[in-house]
Amino acid sequence: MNDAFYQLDTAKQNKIINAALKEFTEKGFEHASTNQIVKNAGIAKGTLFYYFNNKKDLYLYLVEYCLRLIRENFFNRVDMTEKDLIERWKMVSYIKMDYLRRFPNAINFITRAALQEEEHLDDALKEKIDQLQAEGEALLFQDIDYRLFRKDVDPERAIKLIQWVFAGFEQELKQQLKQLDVSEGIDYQPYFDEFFAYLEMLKRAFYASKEDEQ
Amino acid sequence: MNDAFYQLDTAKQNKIINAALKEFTEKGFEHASTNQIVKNAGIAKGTLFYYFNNKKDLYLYLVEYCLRLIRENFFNRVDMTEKDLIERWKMVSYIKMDYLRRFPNAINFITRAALQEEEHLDDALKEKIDQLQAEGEALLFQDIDYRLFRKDVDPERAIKLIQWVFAGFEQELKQQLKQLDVSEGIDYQPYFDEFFAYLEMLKRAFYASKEDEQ
DNA sequence: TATCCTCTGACCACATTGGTCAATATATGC
DNA sequence: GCATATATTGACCAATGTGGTCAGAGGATA
Repeated sequence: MNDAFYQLDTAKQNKIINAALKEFTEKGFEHASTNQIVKNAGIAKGTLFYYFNNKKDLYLYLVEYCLRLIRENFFNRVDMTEKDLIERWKMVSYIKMDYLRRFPNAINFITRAALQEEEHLDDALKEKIDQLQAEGEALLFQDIDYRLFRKDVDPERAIKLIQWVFAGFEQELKQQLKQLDVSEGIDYQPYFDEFFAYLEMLKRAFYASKEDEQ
Repeated sequence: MNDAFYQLDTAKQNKIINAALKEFTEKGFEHASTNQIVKNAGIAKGTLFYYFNNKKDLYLYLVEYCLRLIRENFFNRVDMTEKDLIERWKMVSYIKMDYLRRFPNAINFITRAALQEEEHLDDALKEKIDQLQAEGEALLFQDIDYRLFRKDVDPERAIKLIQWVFAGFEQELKQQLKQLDVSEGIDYQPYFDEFFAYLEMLKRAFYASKEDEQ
């Protein structure tokens, strides 16, 4: 893209980026409309093509942008010294929800770009997305202490089950937050506190109790 | 729609219906293309508008069609005498997956029609969709014997957690089946057998054991 | 005043839209 | 076999939308 885009104040940059992310996420590359994007961004048609040479360049820029954003504001915040799987995932969930509130479009955009193999992506970019996905896996599973699980439960199954519970909670939280007006200060804490009760149930079911330790 | 459409052999009817469902589900009413539909259905443009007067009539017919289909091939098959929540849900899951294999488009179509409030639906139809949703809820919760739960677990939380596990399993199953080629005879049983192991874990965690009964 | 960079929106050729309709192909009745 | 009725076609329509261009306006700096 043009250098001029970098010179813009961040607010205007973000307005354009978000308008484009939204349009591409909803309609996909092919059916996304540059007319719609400029309308939502509040700029003239020519301006968009002044910043970005064409539709494809804009799309590719957005991919790179989202990759950076997800790393900086999500992945890099996770503390990998936490060895307890449920505690680690609790933290990841927390950070992820905060990230989703601040940048609601980026993850959905990358997800769509990743799964429906858009031919618009050259292989290099595809590989970068795969790389990101691998990093995400690592956040969840690296340096986990599996000895916390009771000896009589299959940890693989337990983990999968726990994963489904987290996914269910996150989806429900997203749903509920969408209903509220986005008027600034939403406090997740009550939702998470409620969720922690579920996690305690899971710990009781799958973790070795203190008395069992030797 | 025209009487002529009813006179068609079922195969041709289905080809048209499925082409239309797919297009509307992917693009929404506004951006769905009748050109695309007739191409996928293998009929001429004029034929579609001979059967259905216009795009909107086609859409409304599809809504009614799906409502009937879901009732007849999904809801009506559930045996409501099963009082054990997990067993009931196991059965619903089973029927649902079979339904999804046979009619992959109908549920997605109705879901999209229901949530993104399409103004193309008159209020009467919207109400019918809500009605269906309520019937779906009843399948899950009516006549359940909550005494099966352990006295020291909050059944409301346990149910929500179980719901998340079912949702996770169903999504994962759908994902895996999409990968396989659709060459006829897919056997769910192994997947479900694996899943039943998870459900046994849940029963052990949340249901009162036989010894506890009085 | 002249030279830059930023930004605009009317404009372009082209594709696609939902929908029509005269012409044809097919089925039915006699 | 002929006539009537029904089913199906696809070229065609005006209208709208597409990605992209470009002459020029606006504002800042020199």
